[in-house]
Amino acid sequence: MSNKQAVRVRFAPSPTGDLHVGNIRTALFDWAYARHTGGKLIFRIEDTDTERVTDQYINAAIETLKWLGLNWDEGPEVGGEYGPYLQSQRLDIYATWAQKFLDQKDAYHCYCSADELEERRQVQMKSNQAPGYDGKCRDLSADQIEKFKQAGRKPVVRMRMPDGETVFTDAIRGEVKFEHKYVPDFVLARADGSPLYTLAVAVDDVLMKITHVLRGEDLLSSTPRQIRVYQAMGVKIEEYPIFAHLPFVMGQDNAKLSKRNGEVSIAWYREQGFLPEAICNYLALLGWSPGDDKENITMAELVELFTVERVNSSPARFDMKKLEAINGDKIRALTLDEFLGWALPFLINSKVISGQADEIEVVKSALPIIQERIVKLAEIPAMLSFLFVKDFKVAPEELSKISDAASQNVLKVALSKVEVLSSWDHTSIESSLRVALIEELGLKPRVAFSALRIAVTGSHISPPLFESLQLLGKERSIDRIKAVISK
RNA sequence: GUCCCCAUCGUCUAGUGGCCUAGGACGUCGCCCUUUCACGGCGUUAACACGGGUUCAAAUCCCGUUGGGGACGCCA
Repeated sequence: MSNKQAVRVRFAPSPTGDLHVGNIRTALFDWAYARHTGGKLIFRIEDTDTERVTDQYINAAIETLKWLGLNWDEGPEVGGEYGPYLQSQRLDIYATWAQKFLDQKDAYHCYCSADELEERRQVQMKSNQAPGYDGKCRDLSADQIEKFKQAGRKPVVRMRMPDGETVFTDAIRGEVKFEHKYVPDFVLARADGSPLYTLAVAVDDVLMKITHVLRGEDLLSSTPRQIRVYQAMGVKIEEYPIFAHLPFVMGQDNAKLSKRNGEVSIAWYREQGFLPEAICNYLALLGWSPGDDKENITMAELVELFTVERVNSSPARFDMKKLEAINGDKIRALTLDEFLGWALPFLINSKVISGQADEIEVVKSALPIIQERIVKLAEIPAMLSFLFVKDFKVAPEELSKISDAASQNVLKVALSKVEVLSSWDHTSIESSLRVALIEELGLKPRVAFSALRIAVTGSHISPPLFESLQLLGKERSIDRIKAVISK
């Protein structure tokens, strides 16, 4: 890209809800581009819609970004020389510019009421015209203005779109052209003086010296309006930021990603036990690719490889299965201590353990045998609970699988062998049991060990049997086997 | 409706005119490993939306069609 000055990219969400997958993909690309170029990431909160934005959502957004490891150089919590970074704290700035635009006649007061506008839109739609402001208040006479004022009307500030067209080069899509007859005059500020996105976004991008605007493609058609504000501000064309409109992330059925066709809230992914690096890795692959066949990449590799040139222009479908596959890979790559750190909160929150030191030791020794068996951290509690439950009981449907004579016999033989074992480690247990059940009784391993598995873990699906027995300890293992042997 | 954007296996993608009888990954299916479940290994499956050009040569460039998406707010 052409700017010689230091790159300044911004991520500017409007926190009207929890950050969703699409927001995060944008944030990730913003971050990766800033880091790749050695530039700055500016995090700005677009909270001009006071009806919908809440502090709770703002805090959640900050927290989510931090959790994902997408750090910013300027913005909430870290400050910066172009702040404040909450638009709600910059109201006077927008008011000043709105007034300037009015003075320059780039903008004008519009006295149309919301109801009137809606009515006219309906008429336009019915006659197959594009709905949009018709320019009624563009050139009001002093008399007309006076009448509106006397009627008690409060005007909004509306930007005048001159005749002509806006052409700009999108870094992902190439040259894009909008004829102004399709871009109606738009509102900059409400009657109470509060700014709208159209004003605030452009003013802030200029004032914060943003060089690159990477955002969702839904904002593509609002770009001419943004450029119109730059012009009114007197910004030179070579100083406009470079726009790059990222393709959508869609749900399974080709509709926008929503709760129905794949989860959207990042909070949900966190609760399920997706690792931040897995989420980022997967999201990076939606609309971008490293270029070679390597897909499992670290954040450092992403930073090294990410360029806007490699971003796709076509939308991507979100695929939970692939995210899970990547998450599984990332989990398997964790060191034991890292894995322990991620696993503990899940175990504690699900009340499998309370967090005592002795429990943690058991967890630590058990984690290696489940590490390659899970895809999400939330699966851990169910897999390890058999090591901690106080009143262990085999569920009836599993119990029924080992009530037959053959299973009972296996359990009795196994019990007798295991009771006399002097050393309780998984290799000793295994060799003793193999001799007794496989060699002497001639059973298939699958059959022989299945009954034991159910007896001691409560399920026919479990971590490896002999390691599980070792972790359980001799006493509890024997108790559990005894408990399922019918009298 | 109007404007804008988009179009390679089921999905994410590689591909920037010859290296493409289109490569990888996830998924699917099969086999191997195996005490269950996994992991791992091997193999399988399946795509350039359609029609015209341009060119010696097109998945790649151009035009059109079709299909999908977005925008058209005192939301962002």
